[in-house]
Amino acid sequence: MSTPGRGLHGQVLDTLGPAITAGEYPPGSVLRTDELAQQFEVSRSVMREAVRVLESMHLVESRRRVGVTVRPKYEWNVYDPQVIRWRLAGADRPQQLRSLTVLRSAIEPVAAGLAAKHATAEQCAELTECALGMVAHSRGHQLEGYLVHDMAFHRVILTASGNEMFARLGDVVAEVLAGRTHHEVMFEDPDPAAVTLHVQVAEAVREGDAVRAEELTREITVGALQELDILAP
Amino acid sequence: MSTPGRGLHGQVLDTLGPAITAGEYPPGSVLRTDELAQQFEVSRSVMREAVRVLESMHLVESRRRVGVTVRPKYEWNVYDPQVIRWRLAGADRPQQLRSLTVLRSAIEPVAAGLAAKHATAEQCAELTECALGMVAHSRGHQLEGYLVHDMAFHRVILTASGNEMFARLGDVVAEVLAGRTHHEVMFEDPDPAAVTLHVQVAEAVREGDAVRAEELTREITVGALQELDILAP
DNA sequence: TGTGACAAATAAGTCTGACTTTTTGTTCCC
DNA sequence: GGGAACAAAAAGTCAGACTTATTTGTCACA
Repeated sequence: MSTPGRGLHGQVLDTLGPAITAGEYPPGSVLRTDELAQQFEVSRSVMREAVRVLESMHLVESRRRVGVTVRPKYEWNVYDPQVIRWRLAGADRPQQLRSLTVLRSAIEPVAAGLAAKHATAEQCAELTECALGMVAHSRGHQLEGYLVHDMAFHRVILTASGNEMFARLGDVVAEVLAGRTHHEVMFEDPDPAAVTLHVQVAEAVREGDAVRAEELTREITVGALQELDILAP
Repeated sequence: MSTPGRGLHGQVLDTLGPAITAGEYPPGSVLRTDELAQQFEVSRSVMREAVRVLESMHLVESRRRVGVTVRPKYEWNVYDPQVIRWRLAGADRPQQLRSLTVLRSAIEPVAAGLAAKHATAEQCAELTECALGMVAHSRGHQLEGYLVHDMAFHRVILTASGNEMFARLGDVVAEVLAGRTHHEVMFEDPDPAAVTLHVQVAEAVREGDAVRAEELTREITVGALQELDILAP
């Protein structure tokens, strides 16, 4: 997905971005544009463009007479989808997956409540279709098919909420769901209770029952938290 | 705040960014790098760097033989602090303020609950100090002083949650609070009930009462929603 | 000895011009 | 009418020279 190698500067970023987000250059490290250009065997103009992009993500700061210094993690634009992808691909993956799951647990129930009020007839139909697809692929190790419908389901919820900020988290949630299926090796079929909950959420949204949609979605996200052992006893 | 005019390309962005996010160039519009460079009276290299930044925000897409085309709003990186600032400064301000307030209402209660579990003694002290500052400035038209402590309060909550994604919303929430005080002309002193709620949240966090902290914060955010008439009867 | 001004070094920033590459649209021929 | 060759357009790349801000170090003076 996304856009692989859109120009030389993009190829540089594909290497430099993951390296920085993985912590290979500790905060405060100083890079020189000229040296980087030599290392990557590109012209300075290309390297400058790459640095500009990293700068706009608040991964680095460029100052005259000093160089390009790496910023501490807490200043990064951690909502940038590109940064999220880089971190999910590197050593940060577990922590990233946990913080994103917590984020999900805060957002999705509210989004579902709003979706119950604002979803169009078409969106309701889509939702039902996704839920049925999940049911159909819930047994017999059809994990990939299940995942596709699961991602689509949550994307529709977020979009149907009518809130642009929620809607833009669709990719992030999809990434988290995919990560769970692919990385946390899943041999078993999905939890039947979770499948049922999705069907019920679709129902609640269709009926415009915001409170129930929110509550049911909260149960789904609590399940996601439990899977990662994020929970206070 | 932020970094005003960090180089020529930054000055270009200060004009071009707001123009695009304000919708002055409708989605699908095609810009030519050379023309832009002439308009802004900068070299092509500088304009190219500016375009790269806009591209990394998914505001535009650059393609050979075509030019730089403006993307539809739903593809923008709306969590980029820079994009948020641009939109808050333009015609989009009301809608942006509304969607951000809804986002707040989803995030902050959960963050407060986590803060009750994870806040350090120092953070608890900061929180109490902020709450007391709010009380002290709650009467007699000391709106600026009140705002400072209000912003600090919510920033501490988000940071103390221990979740990096929540923490990074501190700037956004501060922006929303400032927007409410400055733009939605406030002549009156803040609602005493809201002030009390902040004090109680500080208490709950100090006592480690996650459920109460979450519930009280929810009341605060519901109040924020009501102010903007975001509510279903 | 400390301090302030001045000078040198350094790395980013800027500009220009030439060249390459990709994509698109047109035209011409079968 | 369809497909292949061709031409044009705009971004992409590179190299080199020059500018400017910032830091650091030095030296003289109080």
